[in-house]
Amino acid sequence: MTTRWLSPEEQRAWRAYIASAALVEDALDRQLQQEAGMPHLYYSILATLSEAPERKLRMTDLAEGLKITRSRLTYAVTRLEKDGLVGREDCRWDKRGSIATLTEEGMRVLERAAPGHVETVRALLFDRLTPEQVGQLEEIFTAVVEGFQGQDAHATADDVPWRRRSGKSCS
Amino acid sequence: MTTRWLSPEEQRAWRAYIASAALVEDALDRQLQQEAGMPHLYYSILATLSEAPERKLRMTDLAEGLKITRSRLTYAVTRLEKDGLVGREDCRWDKRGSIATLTEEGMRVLERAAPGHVETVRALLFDRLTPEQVGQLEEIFTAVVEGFQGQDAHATADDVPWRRRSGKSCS
DNA sequence: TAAGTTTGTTTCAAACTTGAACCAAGCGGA
DNA sequence: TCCGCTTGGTTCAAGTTTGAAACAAACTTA
Repeated sequence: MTTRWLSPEEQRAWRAYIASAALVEDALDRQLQQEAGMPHLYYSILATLSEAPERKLRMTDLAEGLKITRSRLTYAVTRLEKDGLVGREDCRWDKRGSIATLTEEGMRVLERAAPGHVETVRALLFDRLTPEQVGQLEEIFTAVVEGFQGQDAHATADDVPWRRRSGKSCS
Repeated sequence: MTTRWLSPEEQRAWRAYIASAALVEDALDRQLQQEAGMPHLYYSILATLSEAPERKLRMTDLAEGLKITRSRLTYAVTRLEKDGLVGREDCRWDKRGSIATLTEEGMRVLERAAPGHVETVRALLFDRLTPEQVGQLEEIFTAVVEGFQGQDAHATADDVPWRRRSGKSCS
């Protein structure tokens, strides 16, 4: 079948999106590297743990929540463990399992970094959008994420209780 | 001043966006690695060159267009050069300058990879959006990109003629 | 219950990215 | 013209990511 090339509108949207994605991730990485000595992903690991029950999460759940590979997570957690920000425990029910936990120190680092991070997110994104656009953003990317849930039988958002909380949060 | 935390709506939008960004980039990288033996960025380098006048571009312009650092570009171009997909020329007007050019082979590789890439972009994104949402996407991220143009005095979209073309294109 | 399969995690080497340092080459003014 | 500053590009080491392979524990089923 002949290729369905992108229409001019689609192309403009795609390019704006790709450019933004690069710029935003870069800016976030730089800001967090400055203020917390870690890239965005590592901060997200801390933030995700901080919202989990008992601030603990199994490696696989953490990786799925963050949409990253297990091997990438292993590396990151190893580094964070060296820094004393997370710890590892064995899972009692499943001896294969490994559980990452946020340490007190990790929590402190997270809380110290959070305001600057949120400020940056606002400056880069939300300050430039109308309230309607915030809604549109959510709808668009929720649809995109859902698209992946058919493909591989990963957990759906509803299976992941710690991603449903509301109120103040570090990201 | 006290931190302006994200509202629940903003948080949902932000998380959906971050999750999507990770999923989409990953899927794109995997698809292109499979079909063209290179990650998405490298493909984008070829695509950008293919649209430039004479399929040539100065390193700095290329880096700015793709929103990446010069050093990252240097590394990527070196690899692509080894593969015979791009070449380097000296700039005649400015002896410091280096110009990347797309080789015939590079053009062939690009053309061979483009249909699959576009198909993937559709499958991941556009097939899941309404036409209105495509417009919203463009507006949102155009605003975000513009946000960066104040900060550092980079080229604006209008200064970059090869990003204004329309019609069929490889990304 | 042994064999074979799946699942959870780590490991390893190769590839890629980062940021600072470096080297020219242009540029502006005393 | 000489000096100091900026710009274009590369280099280097340290850090990160990737994907495949390795392991071990759980599950399945004959």
